[in-house]
Amino acid sequence: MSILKSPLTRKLAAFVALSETDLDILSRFHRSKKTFLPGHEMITEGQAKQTAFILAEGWACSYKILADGGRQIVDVQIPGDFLGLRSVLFRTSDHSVEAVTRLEASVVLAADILDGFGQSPRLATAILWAASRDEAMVVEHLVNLGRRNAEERMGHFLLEIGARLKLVGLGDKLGYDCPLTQYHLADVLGLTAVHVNRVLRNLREDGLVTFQKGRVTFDDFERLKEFSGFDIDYLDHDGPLLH
Amino acid sequence: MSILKSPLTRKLAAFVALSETDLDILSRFHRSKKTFLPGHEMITEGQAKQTAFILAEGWACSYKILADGGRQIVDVQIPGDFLGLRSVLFRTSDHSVEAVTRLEASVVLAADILDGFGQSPRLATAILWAASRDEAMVVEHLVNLGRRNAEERMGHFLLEIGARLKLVGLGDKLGYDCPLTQYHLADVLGLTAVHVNRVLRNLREDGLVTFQKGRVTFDDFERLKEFSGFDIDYLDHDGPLLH
DNA sequence: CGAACTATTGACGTCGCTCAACTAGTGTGG
DNA sequence: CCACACTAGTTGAGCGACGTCAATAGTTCG
Repeated sequence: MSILKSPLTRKLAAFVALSETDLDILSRFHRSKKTFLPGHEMITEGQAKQTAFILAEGWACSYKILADGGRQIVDVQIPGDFLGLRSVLFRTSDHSVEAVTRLEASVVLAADILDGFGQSPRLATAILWAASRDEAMVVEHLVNLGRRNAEERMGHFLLEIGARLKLVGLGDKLGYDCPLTQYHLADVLGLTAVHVNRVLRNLREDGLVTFQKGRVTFDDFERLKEFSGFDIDYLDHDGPLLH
Repeated sequence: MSILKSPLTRKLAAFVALSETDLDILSRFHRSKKTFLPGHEMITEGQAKQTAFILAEGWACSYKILADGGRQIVDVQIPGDFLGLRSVLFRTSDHSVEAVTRLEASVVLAADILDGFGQSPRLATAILWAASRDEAMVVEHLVNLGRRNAEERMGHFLLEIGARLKLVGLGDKLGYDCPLTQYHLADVLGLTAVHVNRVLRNLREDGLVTFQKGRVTFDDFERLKEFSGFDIDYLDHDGPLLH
């Protein structure tokens, strides 16, 4: 895949105009590519000396495990997303990351990123923007869990993933392919898998959205947005520090 | 108050050894002091050109308002905490901030922070550490909402605030003064105020913790920690980038 | 073809919400 | 100085959203 068409480039380019030089520096981030199998734990909570990755293909998720064995997924990562960016920059990883599907990811060295920052402020801007967007998403998930009911949460989550996929050229307003199981959805939304199943049925029967056989189809995009209180602003605010 | 004893200095000094020069730069952050009254909205969601503050005295909270009028508090700020740090660095504020008590805060200019970064990497380290800790707390709140019941959430939250207050020299293992109302607690924990009341009664009657008349008292600190699944690690990991 | 995973559905229990009433403290103005 | 309003806290009765337990299929993969 050409660097021009890589998911990360697409995503960053959507918000900051990148020069040839920027693209060049960006391409140097991709030291080596690694493949992981579904279920593999790529980053472990509390462990130092972590690697960071850029997800090229496939899905992953970040989560924390509780004492009672329960799991809360903090965020889901799709192609173009960083994995463990903060854990490398800040030398601390406060959660684990696991491959959802078979996936390909580029290994990224902290030094390369920091060097890149020095060489291109514009690129640094773009990457900080990505990091800040990730944080805004976590905040939005928090609101989701605290103040929305199961149906609204599900609708909101499916819309968010849809919007993010569209940014990197996967999926559109009609829908997208989604490898998450109902167990994943349960751990994202703070529900049980059984209830997730019922929620999906309700949304389908209400003509809002259908999630079946690994495919999410928006039956009524506008009404679903309205129903879920989904406001795309937190995903596509302007780039940071751009004067 | 001398810079040596300011809450922010205490907090940062607990994790990174700061030199005389660092303290000097730090003191220059405090351009002017402002006073806010309880309930005043200091930072507004979605608004550009925001100021950042360092909280010197009093409490604040960051929150998002939903379409139906509901509110979710994302985090509570105590003396020594930054307010709107991200919104200045990234030029975007994804939530609002409100004064809980009458409070005093120093105005901070983005330029001063960035200059400080250039002058002292050690100080930059300390501040990035603080920002990363804030993010770890938001993740922990997310887990709290998604996977713990009302009693556990309350216990966890009261313990977290206790640990943070101890860092800046307010409160100890026995307890602390807390100006939050049961309505605040409800908006933090994703509950209703009525249920918060019952939860506090349960915790009190179980001999775990008492919250009455603006005072939190740990009746059985160890058992409360065990009960709430509270793990202090996410609050006091090592400083970032310190080689 | 069996094992393991995922999806589906029903019966029933419970945690936390809603509605409502009441108390106590605090401040404000006639 | 009292009347009134307003806020914070407390408690009960009833209900609904979501969880638990259990049974059944369909799918995938070795």
